[in-house]
Amino acid sequence: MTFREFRKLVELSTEDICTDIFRGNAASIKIKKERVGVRNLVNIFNATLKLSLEKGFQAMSMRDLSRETGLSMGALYSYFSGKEELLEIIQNQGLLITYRVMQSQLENVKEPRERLRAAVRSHLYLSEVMHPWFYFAYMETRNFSREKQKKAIQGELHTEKLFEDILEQGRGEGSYRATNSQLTAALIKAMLQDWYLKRWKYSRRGVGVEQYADFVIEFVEAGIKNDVSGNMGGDHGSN
Amino acid sequence: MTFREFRKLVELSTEDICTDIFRGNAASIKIKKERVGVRNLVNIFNATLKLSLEKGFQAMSMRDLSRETGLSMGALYSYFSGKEELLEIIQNQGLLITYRVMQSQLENVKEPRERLRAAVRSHLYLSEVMHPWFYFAYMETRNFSREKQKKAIQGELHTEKLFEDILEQGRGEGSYRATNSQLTAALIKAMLQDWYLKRWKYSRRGVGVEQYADFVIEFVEAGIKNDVSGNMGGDHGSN
DNA sequence: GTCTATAGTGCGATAGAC
DNA sequence: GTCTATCGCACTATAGAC
Repeated sequence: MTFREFRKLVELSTEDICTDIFRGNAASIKIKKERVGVRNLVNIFNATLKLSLEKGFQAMSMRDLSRETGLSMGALYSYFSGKEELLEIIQNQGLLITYRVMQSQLENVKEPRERLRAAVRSHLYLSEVMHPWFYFAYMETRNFSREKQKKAIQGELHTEKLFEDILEQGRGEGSYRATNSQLTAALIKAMLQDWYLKRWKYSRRGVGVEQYADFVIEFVEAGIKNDVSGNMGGDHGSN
Repeated sequence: MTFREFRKLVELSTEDICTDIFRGNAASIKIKKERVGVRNLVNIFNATLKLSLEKGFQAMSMRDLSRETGLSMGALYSYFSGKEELLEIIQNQGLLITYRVMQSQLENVKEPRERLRAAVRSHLYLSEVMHPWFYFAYMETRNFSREKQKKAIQGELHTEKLFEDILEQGRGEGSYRATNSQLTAALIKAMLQDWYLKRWKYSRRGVGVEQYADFVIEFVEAGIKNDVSGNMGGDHGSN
């Protein structure tokens, strides 16, 4: 799948996401009209992610946010009860979308090697579409409360387990050689994370997300493929 | 080389580091007696790194630091001119030590495959010995001033270039297959960074730094080794 | 629904006593 | 060399006008 196809398929504009958030948090949001509410939420989240990307969520003051959105302090406080809640909404939404997208992208891909490729590609594409959310989730976790940290860690381990299971399955079928699947999954995850943590580097070098995905897949497969036992009729290494 | 040997060889106790810092910053430090100065610097840097690890440098207040060190606000300000300078000292010392150690560990290892193994191992061991410094440098870069960010980026690219050169050399000698060395170097760096960014994960799983190093080396070598052209008498894959 | 004004808190930094 | 006391500022959050 190309990045363009993915982008079109998942439909994750900030507006879509904020409509979700508006409906999901109707209890705590004081504004009732969806039109107005969603418009301002888009504004607020864009500004929050932009400022957090630049200087960190901690360092971003409500005054900064007020200036960036064009909304007054008072107006902001009618959309969330304080910085803490704003943080929570962003984390929850990011985790939710990641679960949803990864599951929908993988539910019809069972063959281990294809599944590994699809998982790598989907995760990279998703982190590209939602770059600010992913970067935010990674860099701000340390500032979360104990319980929110736990949630973030569970999210991380969930994704890692997904890769570990694929590797185990592939080993069972003889596609991959015997190795430590958990450690391999951790290394794969590190490579996926590097894409959204160091985007400045890849951007500067003119490396796009598809090229990066192709390269990671090739590198990982070369590292774990089983070239001792025979490969019965497989189109090894093609894509 | 084992981690124990490395640790003994490099001699990087906080006291050694702080003696370096005390002498290097004699101009701005108001305290003149080395005994007192170094003792308090050890205290200050341990506390700063501890608090930064827990909640981030930004979020750490001078009052937190005063409480943790047992020194008064006034006393702290006679060791550095403000938070900004404290930040700068930590960054500079980290970069300096990394350059020194990597160079001394690699200067006598010329054969590409051995050199790659030594580079991976040294970097992981160093990040283990100086974990708080590495974690700090990574997580706080975004809060640096423009010029300090530039310095941090140069440090990152310098290390990456070191790996890229080894890979190119190994390819020239026919040990490694033709591939994109710059991208491969970036992936290796991502794996090295994961060790100090996610230590909680590896620690929880009982994975030590030597095991991680062995695994990364094995994984990388499997991913790039040349198994098409012949390997003239090499003891391929041994260590 | 959005604004302005302000209360109350905690910050970085310094002056001057000891 | 270290302490206590304090200044001026920026912050989060809220109250009440429009």
